[in-house]
Amino acid sequence: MKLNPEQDKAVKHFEGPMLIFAGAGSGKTRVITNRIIHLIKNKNIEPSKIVALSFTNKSSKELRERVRKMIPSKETKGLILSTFHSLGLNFLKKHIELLGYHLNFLLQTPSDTEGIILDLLKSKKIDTEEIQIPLIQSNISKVKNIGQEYFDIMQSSDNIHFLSTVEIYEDYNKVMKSMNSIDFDDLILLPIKILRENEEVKKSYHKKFNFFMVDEFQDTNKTQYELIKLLINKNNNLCVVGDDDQSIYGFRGSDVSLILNFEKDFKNAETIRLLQNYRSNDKILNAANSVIKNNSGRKEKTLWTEIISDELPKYVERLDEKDEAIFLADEIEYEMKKNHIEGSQISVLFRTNYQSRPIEEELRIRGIPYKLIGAYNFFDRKEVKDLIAYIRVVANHNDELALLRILNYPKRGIGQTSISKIGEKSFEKEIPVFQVLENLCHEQGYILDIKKNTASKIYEFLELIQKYRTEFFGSNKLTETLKKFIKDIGFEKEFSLEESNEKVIKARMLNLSEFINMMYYFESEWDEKQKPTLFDFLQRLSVLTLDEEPEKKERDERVQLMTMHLSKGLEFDVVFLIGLEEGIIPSSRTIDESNIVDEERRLFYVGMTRAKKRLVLTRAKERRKYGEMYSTESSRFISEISKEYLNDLNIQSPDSEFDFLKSLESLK
DNA sequence: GGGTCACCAGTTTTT
DNA sequence: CTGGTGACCC
Repeated sequence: MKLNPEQDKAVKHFEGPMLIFAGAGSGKTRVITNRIIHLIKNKNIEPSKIVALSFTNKSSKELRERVRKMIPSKETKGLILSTFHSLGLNFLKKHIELLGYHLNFLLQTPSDTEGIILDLLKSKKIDTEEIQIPLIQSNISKVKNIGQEYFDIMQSSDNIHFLSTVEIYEDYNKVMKSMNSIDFDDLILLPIKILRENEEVKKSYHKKFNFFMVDEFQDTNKTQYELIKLLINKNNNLCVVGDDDQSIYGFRGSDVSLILNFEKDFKNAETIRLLQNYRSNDKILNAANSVIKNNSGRKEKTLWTEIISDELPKYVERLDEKDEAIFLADEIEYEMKKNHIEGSQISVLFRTNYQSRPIEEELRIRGIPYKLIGAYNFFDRKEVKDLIAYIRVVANHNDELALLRILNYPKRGIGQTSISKIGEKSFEKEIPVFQVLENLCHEQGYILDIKKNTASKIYEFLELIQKYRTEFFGSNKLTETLKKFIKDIGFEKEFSLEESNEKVIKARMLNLSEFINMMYYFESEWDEKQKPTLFDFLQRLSVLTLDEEPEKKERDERVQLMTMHLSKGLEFDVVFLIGLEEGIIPSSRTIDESNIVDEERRLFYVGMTRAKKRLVLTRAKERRKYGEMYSTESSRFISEISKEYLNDLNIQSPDSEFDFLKSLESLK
């Protein structure tokens, strides 16, 4: 397909700043990929001088695939296509020592840092009863992403979460550093610090990179923007692409004003607007337009399309979430069998992750293959967390969170009393816990009145860790070592002690072997001569999700299940938006603040505009919550869709009945 | 030291 | 309905 004049202009734009306002489905990704290829092929720019950034793993992967399809990979060697966070990670792998961290730093996920925060709160004598750790974490994250400004707001508030955050903020960073650990926000923040403080490093990057592109710019936050501004050289070759109507990460500090003010920041910026939609048919697009126009403070624009259809998006209400799932599965089967739509071209989008469960169940019953795209569910499995904790301790004796997690798992007779004694000793003498354990075993006169039996168990534990430390770092085969490690730890034995159901034991073991596969894939990506270490693996683990599967199937029969957030940037022939109820979308937490409801509306808009040919909206009239049934109300966004663009199958009118009969006819 | 059981609080969205 | 926590007993 040929580029339209505006797209062409964007692709050919060479040097200097550029802002591309790109509506949903306006060929944004095409422009970016074409521009990259144009730079390489026509302008003879070294691929390694080009950096294209996006916000989620999902969209950067998408970009990578699109580029791969258009140009042989040897011609893009060195091209950087990544998320902000993995760019930060790679940067820190080279320079973090400048800040006094060791090069083998560890990246801690929020669930890892919970324990640290809890300890700090306790040590400050803060009553942890009414404190929600995730709120503290999100406050810390906001300080890191927004800066002093936010710190001041918290300081002058009487909100208990704010005050506690202020109280522990400094110590939190200290503790993290003493563990040689960083969190997600540090992936952006620390590189900024290094670039600001080290002119030499900054210069080297100005030489190294010359062209930057930022996809989904509306989701960028201040810190990320700051990082970009430090990285670009005086040529200001920065091209940003975004759409204010698709800004859906406000809760993470993303800042729409960045895109709205870009032209002020870069006075000579060229601005291009892409308003023709190439994805959806007119009915879907008009329905979406009629919703988004209810938002205040947006840049007025109306997308248009040349694709005409006579089929309206339809809206279906079902009894409960189970019934909704049944309807969905019926429709999906119909699409696949009768319309011959490939599974991967069908997607089910929901507001919150827990909504996927009934759908998964129903699809599994019918044997419809699906792929659940979501970040954490796999890593949240207890056995996977435990295994990772083992790996962490092997990699780093001083990862105390991990150490405490596994010290008595599988149960080896090191009980709470002993653990407390060890903890006290460590605190009192200011020696790491691991050291205390070692002393306990090797040195005489260092007995904390711990029973001989316990001490010998501790010794066995240390032996195990030591053995695998040698194995992992001594050999070149991470995966092989991991398999042995799992056996030696004795997971299977422990599982059968905990659980009599054979199937559950199998399932847990299967999760572990899934983890083994993951490590195998990871390992096989590396060159023969430069094998990855355990540290490389751990660092990657925290940034990546499980959907890194190297084998690319030619055809993917799996229906795609994901949150509306993750669907951004993607497109499907058929899209189902489910659970369209007040309290879900817009989420009950946001319902009274209009600016946040606007964000929910954008989210809904993003969901709608994923559809190419068919859009189906559903809702359950009753829904189970905490095990009890509640009746629901239809989402306000449904009623915002202008009537002429919605086939509401729940209104009993002669017309819709006729449609219904007609559709029965066509089935026969 | 470890197992059992009653009680309770919790589901936004991502790196 | 879940998963996590803490009291209580062997």
